[in-house]
Amino acid sequence: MLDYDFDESIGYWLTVTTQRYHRAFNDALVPYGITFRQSQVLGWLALEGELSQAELAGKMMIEPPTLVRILDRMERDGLIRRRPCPTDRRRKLIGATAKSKPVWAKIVDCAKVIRARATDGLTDRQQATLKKLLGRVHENLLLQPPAELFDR
Amino acid sequence: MLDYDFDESIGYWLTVTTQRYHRAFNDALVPYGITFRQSQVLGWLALEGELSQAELAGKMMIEPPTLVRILDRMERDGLIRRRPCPTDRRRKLIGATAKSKPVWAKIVDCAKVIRARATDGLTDRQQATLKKLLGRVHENLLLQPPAELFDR
DNA sequence: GACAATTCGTTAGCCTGCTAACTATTAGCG
DNA sequence: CGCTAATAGTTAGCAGGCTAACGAATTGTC
Repeated sequence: MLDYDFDESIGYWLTVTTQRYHRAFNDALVPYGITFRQSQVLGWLALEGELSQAELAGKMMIEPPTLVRILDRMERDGLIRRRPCPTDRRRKLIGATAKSKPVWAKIVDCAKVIRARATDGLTDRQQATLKKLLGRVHENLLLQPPAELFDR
Repeated sequence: MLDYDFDESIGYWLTVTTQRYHRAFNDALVPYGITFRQSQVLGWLALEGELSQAELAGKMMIEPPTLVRILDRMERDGLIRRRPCPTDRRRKLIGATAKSKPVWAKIVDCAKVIRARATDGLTDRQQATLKKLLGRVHENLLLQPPAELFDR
């Protein structure tokens, strides 16, 4: 007896759906030499201007060491630059370069296509419901660190 | 002007929610020396008995080279064994070991806890809706390979 | 002012996602 | 029966998720 219908679980569907989304987006971006995650860096910089690495990692909800390597590759490819913060020598400020501007335009094009494919046949209401429910699951999992829970 | 509200997109919420789910699950499994993905291998073997690598990769919806390394680590840790298929020398059959049985019991415990946390405050109907919508997005992205779409 | 705590960014190492390419084997067709 | 196409599993290399640990710098407290 299995005890757990894991292949029908939310975790299973979250995993396979997100992987498929990333693959579709990355495939679409291949001609521009950029990845889904790099496009998100450019998105945040486009939205908010220069950000520190700590701020950017927070907005992308990834750990700082993960962002370091993403930024390393983007700096190598000339899409971003790092500059020291004039007021706090611990910090580095990340800015998009002129070279990244046409790339961002392509990213937006790809994003619109992938989004349209992903949501084909879903009403605006269903899309809003999906985002709301994902947000709820996300919020639930931010609470109650596992150590506290299992130490009961 | 930004042109695209990427931080409100489905892709964004899929990404951050799935990462959070994986982290919570992996955190819960740390004491048992296993990972979320390894637990899924054991789950499929528990559900269907021995499977070939190709079958297992298909069910987990990952590429075969990815599965190779997951299985390598599990074989190293004594949780699975590979044996040649008696009728087809290309194939290897993956079976769970006796050592994995108590581990599976712990995985089920953790899965129940994480699931309960993730869905806290959601009705059964909302959970069904979430899975259905994720399934629709997943199905949409399986259709129409990107190359065909962009070649229009 | 001294010192502890915290923050920032980094490096190392592990896990897991992919593509490309390869070898061994089986299936199918003429 | 011979040959081509397809399948199965592997290796290599890159991208990106994490934790742990570290050094440099700033903040906060006494």
